[in-house]
Formats: sequence, C-alpha cells, structure tokens
Amino acid sequence: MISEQTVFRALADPTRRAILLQLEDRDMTIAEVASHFDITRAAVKKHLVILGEGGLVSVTTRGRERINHLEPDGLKTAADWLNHFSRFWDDRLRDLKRAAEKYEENRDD
Amino acid sequence: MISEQTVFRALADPTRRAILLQLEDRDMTIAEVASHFDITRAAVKKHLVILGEGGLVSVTTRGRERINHLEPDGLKTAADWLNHFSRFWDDRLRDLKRAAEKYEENRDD
DNA sequence: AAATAATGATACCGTTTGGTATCACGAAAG
DNA sequence: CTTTCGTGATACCAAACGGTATCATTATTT
Repeated sequence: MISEQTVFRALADPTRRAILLQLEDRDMTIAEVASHFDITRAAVKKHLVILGEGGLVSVTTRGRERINHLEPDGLKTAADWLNHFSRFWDDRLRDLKRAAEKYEENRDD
Repeated sequence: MISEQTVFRALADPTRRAILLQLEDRDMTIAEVASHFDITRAAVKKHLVILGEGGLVSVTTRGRERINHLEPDGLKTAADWLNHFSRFWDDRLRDLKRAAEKYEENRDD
C-alpha cells in the first residue's frame, strides 16, 4: 500500500529527489539512471525500490532491461498534504494583492 | 540556512508531521505539544529542533516558557518543489474536464 | 530563600539508512 | 553453447535516527 509515510520517506533523500527529476525527462533503465550519479548501480537500485514503495516510480520489464517510469500519483499525495497548509501563503498573496489595489485606488497620479 | 534538504528531512517523520498539524490550530509550549504524544518531552524537543532547522517552526520565549509557532514558509518550499510536477495531475484534470464537456455536447437528452 | 515548574543539554542505546562488495541469474549476442 | 550484459540478492559497514534517562539552568510561586 502507498501510505503518506512511504511517500515522504522516499522524498527525504536528495539523490531520490534528483532521480525523480531525471525520470521527468524520460524513462530510463537502472544503469541509465545510475550513470548520472557518483554511486554504484546497486545503491541506485535500492533508491528505486524505495521510490517504488512510495508509488513514485513504476517499472516495466523489456527483455533483460527494467524501464523505470515516473509515477506522479504519489507526488500528488505529498502535494495534497502540503497544500492543506496552502491557505497560509495564499492568504498572504491575497492580502498583498488587496494592498496593491488599495494603493492603486488612492495614489494621486 | 533553510535548504530544500532540511525541509524534506523534517517532513520525513510522522510525529513531526503530526506536530505541524497540532501547531496549525494554535501556538503551543513544548510540554503542550508533548501532551499529545506518547513519547518523552525530550524526544518532542528534538523533533521541534529539526522542524526549526527546516524553517517549519519558530520559537519565542515568554518567561520560562517557549512558545512554538507554525512557520509556513518552509512548507511552501516543499510545496513548490512538488508543484513543479503538478502539470501531470493538472493535465489529467484538464483532460477529464474536456471529456466531460464533450459528453455534455453530444449526449441526446 | 526554598520549592517547583518549564526547559536545555548530554550521554547512551537499538534500529534504520545509504553505501559498498560480491555472487547468482536470466536474456541476448557471438 | 558460451559469453556477456543488465539486473537481483545478500552480507556487511559506518553514520544517522528516534528514543530514553539524567542532570543543569532559569523563572515563577510561596
């Protein structure tokens, strides 16, 4: 199951977040992903497993290759949790907008 | 400094995310926060330090008490990173909307 | 001034984490 | 069929993590 926890856990590591950005451009085999980092293929594999547990990456087999795809659903899970707080910065934006309008009304040009 | 890493690191623990939800309702002392969890005050303090490093919580001193406040700026940092992918689910939403409109156009009522 | 209440600081402990090295396995190419 | 290429799996290691226990510090209360 894809819990909120597995998603945030997956996002906690900088290498894993970088992998997600890589997979945004195109699907990649494990070796391809690993070529962008200075760690072993085995380490990358582990990261991909954790990303998979978070529902952030899916895998399809093609011959002896394993193609990794970005899976945005999990990302949405985390985004939803964070956007639960969005009223804070949205409010500030709205206040700023209102202040700017007030300024436009009252300035003497 | 508040790096992307310190934010995601702070969000990776379920207790810390729960603390953020608590502080959304009202500001709290450390003891108050701790009263909602089954761990020691010292453990809660550690979590609050990590949340502080992520810029998610700020502290003001009032006498011998330390009031902890939710600080949404750090949350926005994480939200921004995630919303960088939002075109994926936004696209899907837009496609769904378009499909619904097409259905409205062509159905014979 | 003494007692108490809220917090800070440190040392310590078991588990998890991110990493490597190594070997086993299935698919494809010669 | 043998080789080799991409991968899976396991054991192992140092460091980080989440937690407790304990003691020091500071502010209030009586």
